[in-house]
Amino acid sequence: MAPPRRPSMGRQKIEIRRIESDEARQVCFSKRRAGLFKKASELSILCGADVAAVVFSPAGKAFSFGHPSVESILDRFLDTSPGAGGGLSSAGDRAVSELNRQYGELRAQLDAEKARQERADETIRKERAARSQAMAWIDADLGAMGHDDLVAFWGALIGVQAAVAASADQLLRDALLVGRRGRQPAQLAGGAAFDVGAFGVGMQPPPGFAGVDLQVQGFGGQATILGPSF
Amino acid sequence: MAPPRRPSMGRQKIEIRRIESDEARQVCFSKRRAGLFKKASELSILCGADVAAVVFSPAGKAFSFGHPSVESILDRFLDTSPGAGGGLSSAGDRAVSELNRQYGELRAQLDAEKARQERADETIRKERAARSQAMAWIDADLGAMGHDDLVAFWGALIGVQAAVAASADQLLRDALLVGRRGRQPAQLAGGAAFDVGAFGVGMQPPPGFAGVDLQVQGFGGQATILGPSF
DNA sequence: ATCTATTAATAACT
DNA sequence: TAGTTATTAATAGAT
Repeated sequence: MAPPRRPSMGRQKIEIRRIESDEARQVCFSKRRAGLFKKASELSILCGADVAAVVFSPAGKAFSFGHPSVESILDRFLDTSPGAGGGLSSAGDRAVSELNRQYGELRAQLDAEKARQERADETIRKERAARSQAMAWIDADLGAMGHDDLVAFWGALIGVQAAVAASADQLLRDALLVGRRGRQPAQLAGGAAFDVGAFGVGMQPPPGFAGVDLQVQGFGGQATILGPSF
Repeated sequence: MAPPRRPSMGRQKIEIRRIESDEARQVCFSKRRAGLFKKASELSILCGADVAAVVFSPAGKAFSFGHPSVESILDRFLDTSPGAGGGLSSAGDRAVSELNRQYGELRAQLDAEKARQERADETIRKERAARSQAMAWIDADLGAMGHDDLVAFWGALIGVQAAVAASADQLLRDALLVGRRGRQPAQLAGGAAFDVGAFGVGMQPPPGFAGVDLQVQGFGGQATILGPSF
């Protein structure tokens, strides 16, 4: 067996020294600049601090972050009140400050959205995990199962199946094109939107059925029933 | 043996919002200020960028980092000589432009998040609806069903499961965005259409039928079985 | 301030 | 440029 190659080496440890490759340096600059601004933003929000960060790319392009505004922080730090340029500086401050405010607001929204998304994903993950567990039950020794057990098992499978019914919808559209000749194994609750008989029809060779068949010592006949009829 | 209590809960996830506790906020400020300056330093070294960061504690105390020096960066950014308007305006323009760019970027991210959220919600909604449907089926007269019918039906369900495995694969993609590592379910097209092993990874051992048996008596019990486990 | 379990950031690759 | 994954780095909570 060939060693299953990792899809990625993942992050590697790097020394903090100038990156020689122009391209790699540019990529790193973009990523870390964003990371720095994010950190600055978090610091200002978490701790109510006023923070400004100014970055010049090697090419000389300026980037900045500031809360409440870059200029206000810098002016405050430099403790410089330019007697001459007050008006202009003030106007720019207001504009930048407003932009920064909107920026912070948006970022907060995004964080909230991501949190919600994570909850939703978790819900889905749990439900799917449960489904997986139910699927694992298939490994149970069916041959040893009594009638009641089969009934119970069957009920569980219905639940499992139903849980994924939604996603099956699309696939089933295709499967159903094949037409129907399968038997109706049982009468379901009246007008069940989910006609198992229909599902069975046109299915490809019952997947995993061979294995199942082997397990069902006493039910070899089932293979015959299920195989050809599908 | 007493349960070996963890020496620490380790890092916990926190929301990015103002820390209420004065003490905790102060501690966080110190740690993150150091972290911010470290990041700024790394950025300047790795990428040869000129970086300055200025932070005012809530108490008004100033901290700063700069490479090659705070003042040089700030002066360059402000590019302001009291009295000359051109440079200032230009610097401000760049800053505003950059802010606008970041703002747009963030908004795009937010939109993407919302779209994904909607898909997730829809997925959950459908799966839950399907489960309700399953609950209804449980009312079917299973007890009256013959053994052969049960087995046949069961086989049909397995087939359905296999059929939806493929779509599960598709749907799992989203969920896996959050998931650390997980195998993807086998493709239906392949040989083993239904890789129970894959689905069952990490699952607990087959639940056995003890519990099921108890539940099956009236058969309304399926709800109990499926409900909590989901 | 120190110590870990965790989360967050990100280097390498696609 | 944008997305993925495997790791390293940062840090929340407890001492």
